Amino acid sequence: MPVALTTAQALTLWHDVSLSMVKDDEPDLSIRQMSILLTIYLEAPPHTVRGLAGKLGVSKPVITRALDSMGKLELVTRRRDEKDRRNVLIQRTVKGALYLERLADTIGNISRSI
Amino acid sequence: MPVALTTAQALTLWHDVSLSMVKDDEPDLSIRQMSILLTIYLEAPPHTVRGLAGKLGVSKPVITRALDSMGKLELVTRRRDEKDRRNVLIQRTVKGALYLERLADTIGNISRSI
DNA sequence: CCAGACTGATACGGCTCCGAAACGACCCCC
DNA sequence: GGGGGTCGTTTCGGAGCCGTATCAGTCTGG
Repeated sequence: MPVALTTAQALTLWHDVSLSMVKDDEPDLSIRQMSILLTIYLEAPPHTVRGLAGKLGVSKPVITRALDSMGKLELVTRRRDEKDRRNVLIQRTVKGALYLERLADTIGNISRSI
Repeated sequence: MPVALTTAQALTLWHDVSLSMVKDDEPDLSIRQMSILLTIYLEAPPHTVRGLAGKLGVSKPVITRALDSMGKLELVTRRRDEKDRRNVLIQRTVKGALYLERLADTIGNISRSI
């Protein structure tokens, strides 16, 4: 189902959503953190550090550090892969799901008002 | 003209656009910087430091610093207000307009493919 | 003409993030 | 069972941003 945003609509949407993210008192996630979080919740598991690094085109430490900070916020969790203990599996959390649900609501509401 | 994104569409759109921003080799703007830039280009001038700080709900130094960094990238310019020399007027640049034009294209293309 | 209000900029200490390199833990297979 | 490769993590110096407090320049009203 195509959405077909015009140039002005696209920028207005991005502006209003960014503004609402800045103005609420949640800790701002960086664009990289947001990309990681959305990838974890939208794409099929399993998710590994290396896989995410490849998908985003960034280095592994970037992923490790982003998981550290988002783990402190309880947006994601890490667990060792028992099949191959070198791997770390990144998992979703209730808080993370709620966070993205609210984000989707924000985007949806703003898109309807444009 | 309502856009009416579903939850999954909203998150997919945000995911794909964020991902494309991470993957291109431009320096990532923070969410605050992006909000400032979009405000300058979407809302009617004049734009002052104090006005932007109020609009975003942040302190004045945040605006000054964001204008410093985006000024280095030539996305915005500053000029003294000759009517009231206490004020600084923030102005658009060609590079800034092109940057946002490409962003709008990205959002538009992705929205059409969802 | 000058005290006080108001502007944007700056100093400071602290926190986060970055990229590159090195690290320990682990698996596989000869 | 041991060497080579693959994990994710850590370390290091450097850079950017934060909030608070303070600054110098400018305006305005008595």
